[in-house]
Amino acid sequence: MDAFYASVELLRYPQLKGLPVVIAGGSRTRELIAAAQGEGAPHEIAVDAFPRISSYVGRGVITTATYAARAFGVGSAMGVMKAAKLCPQAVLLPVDFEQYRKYSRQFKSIVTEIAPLMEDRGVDEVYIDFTDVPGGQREGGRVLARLIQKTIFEATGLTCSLGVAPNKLIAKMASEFNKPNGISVVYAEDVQTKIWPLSARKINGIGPKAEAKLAGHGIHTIGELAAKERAWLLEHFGKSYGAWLHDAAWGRDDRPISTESEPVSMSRETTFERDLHSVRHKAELGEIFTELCESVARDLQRKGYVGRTVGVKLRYPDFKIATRDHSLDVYTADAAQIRRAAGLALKRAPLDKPLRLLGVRVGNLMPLDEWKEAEKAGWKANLKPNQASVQVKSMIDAAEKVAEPDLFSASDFSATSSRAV
DNA sequence: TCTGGGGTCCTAGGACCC
DNA sequence: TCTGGGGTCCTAGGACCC
Repeated sequence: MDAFYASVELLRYPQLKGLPVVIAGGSRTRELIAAAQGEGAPHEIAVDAFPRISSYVGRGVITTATYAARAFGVGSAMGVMKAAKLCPQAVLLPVDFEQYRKYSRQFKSIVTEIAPLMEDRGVDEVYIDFTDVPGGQREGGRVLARLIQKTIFEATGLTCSLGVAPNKLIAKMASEFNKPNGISVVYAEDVQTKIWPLSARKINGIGPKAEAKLAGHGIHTIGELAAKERAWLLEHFGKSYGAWLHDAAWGRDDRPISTESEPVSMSRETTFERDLHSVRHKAELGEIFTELCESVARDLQRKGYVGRTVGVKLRYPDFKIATRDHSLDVYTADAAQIRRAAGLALKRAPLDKPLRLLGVRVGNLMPLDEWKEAEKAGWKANLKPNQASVQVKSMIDAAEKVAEPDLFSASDFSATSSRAV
């Protein structure tokens, strides 16, 4: 009757336990560290070959930190510069996505061998349905959780924390009770004693904004949230989110484990080492812009997808974000086509301020083989009524494009026309 | 010394169609 | 001439998560 779920979190770099070590993300971080240390040393072993965090210069953020570093107040998503103030002696390591992907695959294949109904939640988290796994109900799921934990450790040397509960919402919270390398079981009847004292922020789906708004109403814990009338929550947080808040506070969640999912969009973005201006740094921006388009195109091709909505994302020094979309009448994974569409979108974005970040996204994805079928079946002839207007619009846009040259010089896209801007 | 990169989902207004 | 819904698509912004 009860469905059991578990949420697993890997603890990265367990071999560095005891040392204050910080893993920093950001595309430039790796290069900066490489520059500081000379030729690439095997960083998992030669920790001493890496710079102290205090020598860092740049715009990176902390991806994760060992518990020894966390003792200084350093934590995920914190700017590296801020972390350097809190713990200047910490060792700085670059992110290594190759390694993470490798361990992630290993960890997930171990899980699915034991419990096949698994939902992927990123590199280091999964939900697992214990319901139909033989022995999954023993000791409330603790026995199976122990088996998974032990098998992962023996195969990878990685520790993980698991929470077992009647649904995903509670399982996720339970997984944090005993970090690292812990197991906790929470039953439906434990919600009042174990869940209600927690901060509302602990609910997966309540972020900084919702937390602040709740606090404005004097609501800090999940118990205080549960004490609010459902109607009151609907009134103040909207029909959908208000109802969800009320259900979540009472530990109600009937979302099933989702084992399959198709990607919705793919994107690439980069934060510049220094802010760039669309006029003053036109050539540099144009190059980056084209590279981003090429990267997205490669990602799409590698994974076998095409998309028909191309978007750009701009972040300004004040951290405000602007996005502009441009939909095509065909699906594509072609770098040049993406670059042209992105150029059209970019033209409609405010470019009078310096930029901190530039991104390119392709959405409205479709698997490549489906698109090939659609094309064979005469996609263009079968345009739905509203798509005719899209086509007209892109024709107008194309006409405009001829009239005035693209920002960031679209023409420098092809390798053959390398004329100066 | 400010705050990465890659995602998902939701909302809301306007266009357009029936 | 004015009134009126419902439905879908597109775009832009924003919250949130790993």
